Amino acid sequence: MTAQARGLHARVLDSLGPAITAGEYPPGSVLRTDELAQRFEVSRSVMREVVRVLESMHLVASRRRVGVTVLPAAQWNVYDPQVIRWRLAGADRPRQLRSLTVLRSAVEPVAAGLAARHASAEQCAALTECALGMVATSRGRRLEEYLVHDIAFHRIVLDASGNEMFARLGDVVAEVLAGRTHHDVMFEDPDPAAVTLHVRVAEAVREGDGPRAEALTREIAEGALRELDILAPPPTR
Amino acid sequence: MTAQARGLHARVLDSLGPAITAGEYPPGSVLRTDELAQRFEVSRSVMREVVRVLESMHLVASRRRVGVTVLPAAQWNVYDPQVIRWRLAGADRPRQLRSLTVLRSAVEPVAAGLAARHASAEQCAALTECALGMVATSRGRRLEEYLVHDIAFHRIVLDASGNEMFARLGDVVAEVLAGRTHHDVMFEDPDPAAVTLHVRVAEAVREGDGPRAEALTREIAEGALRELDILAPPPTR
DNA sequence: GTGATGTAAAAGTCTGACTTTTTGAGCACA
DNA sequence: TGTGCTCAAAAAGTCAGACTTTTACATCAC
Repeated sequence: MTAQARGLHARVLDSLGPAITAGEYPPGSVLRTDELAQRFEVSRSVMREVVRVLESMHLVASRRRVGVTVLPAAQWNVYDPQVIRWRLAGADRPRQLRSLTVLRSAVEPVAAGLAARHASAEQCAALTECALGMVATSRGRRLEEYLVHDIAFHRIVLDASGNEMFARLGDVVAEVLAGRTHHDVMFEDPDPAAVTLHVRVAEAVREGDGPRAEALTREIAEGALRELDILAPPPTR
Repeated sequence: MTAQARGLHARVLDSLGPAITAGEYPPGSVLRTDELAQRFEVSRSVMREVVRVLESMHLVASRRRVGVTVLPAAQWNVYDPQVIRWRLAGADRPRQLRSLTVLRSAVEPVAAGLAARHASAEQCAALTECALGMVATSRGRRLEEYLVHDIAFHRIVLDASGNEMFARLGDVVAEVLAGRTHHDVMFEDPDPAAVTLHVRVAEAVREGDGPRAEALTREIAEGALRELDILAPPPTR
């Protein structure tokens, strides 16, 4: 799935980045560019470019005479898709998945409400098609096919909201949904109630009923949160 | 406000980045690293690092034998604080401000609801203090002082939500609020209704009443959106 | 103890040579 | 005419080494 030969830069980045987000280098750790270059067997130029990118993600800070300091997680650009991917691949995947699901629960209802007002005819049609696709694949262990429709559905809603900040969360939602299907226990067919809700959201959007689309999407989100509470430890407190 | 002597890399980045987000190089434009290096009078190494960072923001894509291609805005990492700053400083500031305000209207109510459940005693106290500070400075053209309290208030709510994705939006909210006070017409004292709502949100959080905190924050957000509708052209359609 | 001074460590910058990938032109062949 | 192959050039990618600049820290004088 993930390409292998995208150049040295990308390979080193994909090795060092996850190591940092996984906490292998605790905040405050100091690295040296030269040492890293040796460790990864690349030239200083390549390593400098990698450090610059990590710096732009606020994963590290580079200071003269000190070195490259790992920053505390509170400063990381947690909205950077690459950072999200690295963290989802790492150990605190469950916590990450929960954070993102909570974010979804805030954003998607509002996005659906806006979509009801802004969606084009094509988008409405596509949405309905996705919902029907979900219904069709919701039984009989066709999880992969269901997932495709589910992702497409939520992407369309976010796009149709007309808000670019919402639209850009499409990838995040895709990651969360895929994560749920692939990694977490998902032996059962999808919850029939959720499927129905998706159909009704598509309806509401088609009819331009913003408040209803919003309320229904809120129900979907709450369902996802409940599901997460069952599978993963809630806030662990 | 903005530092000047942070090294060549940062200076070139702060010159090229805004130029791209401002649309000076339309999507599909092809730049060459060497040419850019000449134009900005820096070495290729520096320019390469700049390009790598722009690439990590998905503002450009670099391909062999082709050059550095400017990507369409739909692919930009619009959650990157630096990109947000560049865009807010540019021409489509109004649109940007609207997108971010809509995002706030989705996120902050949910964050407030969570804060009511998770806020520590210290956070509750700080929140109340901010609200009182807002009351105290809400009359008599003390906009700057008011702004400080307003920003602190929203930051605390987002932090207290216990969700890192929400917490990281503190800077965005600060930018939006500051933008409203500084750039947009804001001759009047703050809306008294908004001030009262902040006080009541602080109360609700202190009392652990999530639903009320959420509802009240939703009112604040709706007020902000209304205000924006008056000052700036709505969705221009 | 306080403050000036010097030193060395690390990032920052520049240069030039070389490698690798990729595009598109030119050409052969059907 | 069109299809596919070869090849050369263009641009990014990589490397190595020298030099500059900043700055933390130790040392020394007072």
